[in-house]
Amino acid sequence: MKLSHLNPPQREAVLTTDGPLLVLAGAGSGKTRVITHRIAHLLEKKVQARSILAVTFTNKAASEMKERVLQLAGQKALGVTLCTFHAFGAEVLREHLSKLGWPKKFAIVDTGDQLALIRRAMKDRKIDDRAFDARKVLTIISRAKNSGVDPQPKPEGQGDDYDLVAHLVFPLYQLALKAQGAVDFDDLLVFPSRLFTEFPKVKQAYAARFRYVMVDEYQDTNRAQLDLLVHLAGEHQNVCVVGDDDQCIYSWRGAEVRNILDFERHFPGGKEIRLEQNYRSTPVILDAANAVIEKNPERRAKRMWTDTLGGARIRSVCAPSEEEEARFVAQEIKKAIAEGFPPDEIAVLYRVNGLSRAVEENLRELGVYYEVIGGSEFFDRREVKDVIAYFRVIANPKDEISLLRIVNVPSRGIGDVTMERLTAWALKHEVPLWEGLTRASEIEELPQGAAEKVGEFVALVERYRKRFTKGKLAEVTRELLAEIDFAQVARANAPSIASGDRKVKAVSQVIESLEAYEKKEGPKASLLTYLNRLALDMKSEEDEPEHQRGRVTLMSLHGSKGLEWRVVFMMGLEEDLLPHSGMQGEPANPPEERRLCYVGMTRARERLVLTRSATRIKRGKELPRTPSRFLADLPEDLVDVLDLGAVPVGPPSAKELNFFDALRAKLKAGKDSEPPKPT
DNA sequence: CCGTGGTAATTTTTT
DNA sequence: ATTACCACGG
Repeated sequence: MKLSHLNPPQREAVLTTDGPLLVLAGAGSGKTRVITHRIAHLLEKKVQARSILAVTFTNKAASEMKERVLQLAGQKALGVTLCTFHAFGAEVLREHLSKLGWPKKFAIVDTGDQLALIRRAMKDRKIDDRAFDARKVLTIISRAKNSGVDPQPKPEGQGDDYDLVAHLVFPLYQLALKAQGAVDFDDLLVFPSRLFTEFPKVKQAYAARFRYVMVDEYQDTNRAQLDLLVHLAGEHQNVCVVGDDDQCIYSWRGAEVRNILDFERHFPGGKEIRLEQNYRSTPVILDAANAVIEKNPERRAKRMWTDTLGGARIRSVCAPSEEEEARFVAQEIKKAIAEGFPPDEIAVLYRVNGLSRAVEENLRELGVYYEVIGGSEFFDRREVKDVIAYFRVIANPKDEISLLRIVNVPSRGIGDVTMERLTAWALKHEVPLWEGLTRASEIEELPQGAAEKVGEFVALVERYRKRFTKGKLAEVTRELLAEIDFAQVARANAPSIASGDRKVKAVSQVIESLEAYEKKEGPKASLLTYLNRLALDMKSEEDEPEHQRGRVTLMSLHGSKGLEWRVVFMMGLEEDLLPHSGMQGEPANPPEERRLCYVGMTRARERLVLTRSATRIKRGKELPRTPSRFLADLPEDLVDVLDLGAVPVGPPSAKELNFFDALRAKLKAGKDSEPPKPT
């Protein structure tokens, strides 16, 4: 590895291997490069690969970094542990969770399960689940867990009662998780810390193994992550964190910029290195991004600079409709590829994952290969969830949420009444619900017919549980689905042929993903590890397609942090979208939205295109949109503005007028007249 | 206990 | 616009 293509501060960061090190690195200053070179340098110094730990925030960033380290240091880099905080936590728990009273094999619940557990706990506490949004309750619980305290009610009738609800629900929620041998995402961070506190020997083993610890995107760590880091690096203090307070975009998840500002307090006697020279973007892009971020009140004074010159002007494009915005982006991508930009050097970024859809359609039409990162609409499909729930029940009978989900899917005559009775019985005897099912015939409250049907279901699950232990996961799944007639039932329930086809296809994609996992994992493949992996990285495993390289990337602004492309499109630069208006109740966070915009802009090396639409369809209604305030902050001389054509916004159309007239007439005439049919 | 038809609610970002 | 959930009849 050569150090010559690093600038002096970068080199210093790479060579400072021992003791605490804080690298304050602005966008494009070679942050990732410092980490990757540092790893390579350590390996060259004959540090064992297995002693090195590097953590990132997203799976995408982790895999990107893995690739770069591999290029730099070769095969021996394979031994380096390079993963997300959560994946690291899961690894620790896989070894030691039983010490905290959990079963050895545990499941990781997803957000849907979390909400189901919250709702059930609310019911147990006699809290109306319509008066309180389970999502909000979960947010409060999650925030509390991540900051290391139990949810507490507000002192004196301050604010709403959500804190009280969370306080009441939390113990039940945590108990329910334990009862089904599961942990949630937050536990993946919190439990290792607790483990390290309660079992110093375990901690020492990890601290001794991981002599060199590196953290990327340190500005986005929350309390739980900081605790974990302090535990890991407390002994040897060889901890290197890299971050930029201007790129803190996860405060909704409890990220504390303070962590980066207080680094010296947590790891005394360390060194601080600042990287302010930007090597990534043209001065045009950099100046524009700086103009946006400078409007933020609370930030450490810092200005990224570059010694390169020129660069194409930024384009700010307004389309009349979201459809045309997407078409424009797709066409421009095609043009850029024709100009010679490789597809994998082009990205489309947006604030909400929903914006990818229209672009996807247009790219497909134009025959451009693309890859959508994040936004797991696929796993939200009902059929997919059902199949996964089958896996969960088979892998872990104590998973009651999944059990309740599939016990009657497809309909097999086990209805709510039966399940109510079984649940009551299990509760009375203090056994898991599954045990109630296995002993259905002994339960007097259950009619014989119901007990028989339950017995058949139990037999089905147990038969397949045995079969799934013998490998051939995908094959056994196919047989299971055939046995329960999954495809046929899905088709029968579908409103149209096409929709039925989609359902069946989605299910076969699950099997393909399982098959790919099996192939990759070899003989140690198991349903539970497949499920836990799925939970940590909600993208389906794919067989690497031939054109794996050379695909345009579509992802959210959050996902793009730490990555870069020669050409970047940012979509939806509109008020309420970027900056996003917070969910009702939760206030929006304008400074963070601004940072998000800054992060997106600074992903671009050569070309940046900002698009918006004058209208957008929301809840079936077309609404006019106002341009994002961030567009107004761009220096005029750096931007070319393009309007793709105004849309007539004005008085309602004749058609609409007719409709309302008819409606009025109808109301006057009474109920007997025909309702008008607008088209 | 199952299917149907009507009504209500739906929209952040990641692990 | 689409989907989830409820009340009701078979």
